[in-house]
Amino acid sequence: MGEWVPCNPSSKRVLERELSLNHGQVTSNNNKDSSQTNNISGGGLRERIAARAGFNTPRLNTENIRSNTDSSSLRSPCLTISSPGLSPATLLDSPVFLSNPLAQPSPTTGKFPFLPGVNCNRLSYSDKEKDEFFDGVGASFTFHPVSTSSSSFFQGAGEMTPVDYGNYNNSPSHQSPEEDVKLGSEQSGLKRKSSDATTNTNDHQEVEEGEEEEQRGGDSMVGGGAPAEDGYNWRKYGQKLVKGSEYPRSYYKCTNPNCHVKKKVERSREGHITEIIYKGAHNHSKPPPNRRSGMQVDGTEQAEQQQRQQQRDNAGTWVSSNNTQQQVGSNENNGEEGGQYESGDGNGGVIMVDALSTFSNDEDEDDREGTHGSASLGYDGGGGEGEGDESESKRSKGVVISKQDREEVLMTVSLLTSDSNYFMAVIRNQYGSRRVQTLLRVESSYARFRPGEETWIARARSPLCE
DNA sequence: AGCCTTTGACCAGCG
DNA sequence: TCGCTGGTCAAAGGC
Repeated sequence: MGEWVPCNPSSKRVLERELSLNHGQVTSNNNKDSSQTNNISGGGLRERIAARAGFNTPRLNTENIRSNTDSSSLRSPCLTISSPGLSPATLLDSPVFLSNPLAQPSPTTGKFPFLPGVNCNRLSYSDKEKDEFFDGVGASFTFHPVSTSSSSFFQGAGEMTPVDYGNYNNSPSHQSPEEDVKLGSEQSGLKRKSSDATTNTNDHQEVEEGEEEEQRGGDSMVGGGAPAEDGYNWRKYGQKLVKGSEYPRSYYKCTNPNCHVKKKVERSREGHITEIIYKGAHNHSKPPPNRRSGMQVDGTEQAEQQQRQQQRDNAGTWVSSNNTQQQVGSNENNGEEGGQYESGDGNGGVIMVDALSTFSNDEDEDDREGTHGSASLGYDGGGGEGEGDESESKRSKGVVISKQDREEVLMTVSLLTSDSNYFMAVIRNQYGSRRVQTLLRVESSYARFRPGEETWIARARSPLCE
C-alpha cells in the first residue's frame, strides 16, 4: 500500500495547514475521548463541513482500537453505506456505536456480527468501550457509491443490503486498491460497451457515483472512465490539480439540460475517490438505465420510471449534497430543485468526504500533531445552513475518524432503515488490523434515505502520507 | 453521429 | 495592480 501512503512532506504541510485553520480539530492519537458531543469548533470547520458535506458529524476516536484483521482486509479502505431497509428500530434510539474487536466480522468473510438478525446481540457499549474502540483509528474518507470493490463487503453484509451486488462479486477478496482499480477498469469497459443495461438495474442505478467511477475505471488517470453513475449522467468538463490536493480534481456536470448539478471528484493515483463534492440538487429523475444520456430521455418516461422506483422505495430522500457549496453562497439549489428534492423525487444521494478537513467536535481534543486526518460521513437534507443552523448542525450525523500515519481505514456503513437513518459501519485499519464497528445515526432532519437505494463506499486514505 | 474525455486557456475572486 | 487559485470553457480527438 505504499502508493497509498507516499508520505509526501508537502502533503503533510498542507494537512498541518488545514489543521491549523481548523483549530486543530483533528483528533489526537492520544485522545481517548470519544464522546459524541458535537461541539463544532471554529467557523472554519463548520464552513468546511457545510461546504463539503453540509452536516456535522460526531467524531469517532478509534486510535486505540486494534483487532486482528485478515489479510483480505487489506483491500482499499472504503466506506459503504447502504440502505437495505432493515428495521433496526430496536437498535437505535440514539447514535449507537458498537465495537466488536473480538467478533472479527469481515465483509470479506461475510460475518457482520452487529447486523440485526445476524449477530447484533450487543447493541450497547460502555463509553469506555466506545472510546477504546474508536480511539486511534483515524482516516480520511472519501465517500462514493458502492463499487465493485465493495463486493466483499456486501457479501458479508448481504443480509442487510437488499441491493443487488452481483457485479461486486467479481472481486470478492478485493485486497488492494490496485485490484480495485484494475477491476474497475475492466468493468468499466464492459459498462460502457454493453450499455447500461448490463449493469444498470434499478439497484445499480441507485448506486452512486463512487461505484460507477470505480467500475468504469475511475478517473482518467486510471482508465478514463466516466464519473460514477449514481443513476444520473455526468459529463466531465474540466480537470485541475488544485493546490493542497495530491490528486487532480475533476469537474462534472449533470448532462440533463435542465439540471445544473455539478460535482467535483478527486481521485488518488490508483483511481480511488478521495473526495466528492456535489453542488446543487437534481431537478429531474434519474434517467432510465438503458439510456446513455439523460439528455435523450423523454421527461415523461423518466418521470414514470422515477415514480415506479419511488413507489418501490417509498422512503425518505437522499440528502443531496446540494447544500455543499450552496451553503457557502451557491444558489443553485433553488426552490424548485429543493422542493422536488425534498419530495424525494429521484434525487441522488450525497456523501461528502473531506479527506483533509477535520470534523472534530471539540477543540480541546484537537490533535495538533498534524499526523492525523479525519473523515466524515454525512448527509444533509439541504436545509442545514452552516451558519444559521449550528445547533442543528451539532446534532451531527456521520462519522469522524481520526487517523494515524500510514494507516488506512476500511469502513462499511449500512443504512439499517430509512426511517431511523441509522447506519452500520465497520472500520478497519489495514495496517493495524484494527476494526471498528459502529452504528451511525443520521439525523432525520438532515437526511432521509431510500431503502435499498443508497449504497456507498468511501475510501480512506492517509491524509499525511500522500 | 453523438457523447464523452482531455487539456490548455480563460475568467473571476481574493489577498 | 498583480499574482495565485479554483472553476469553467471549448477545441480536438476518441469511443
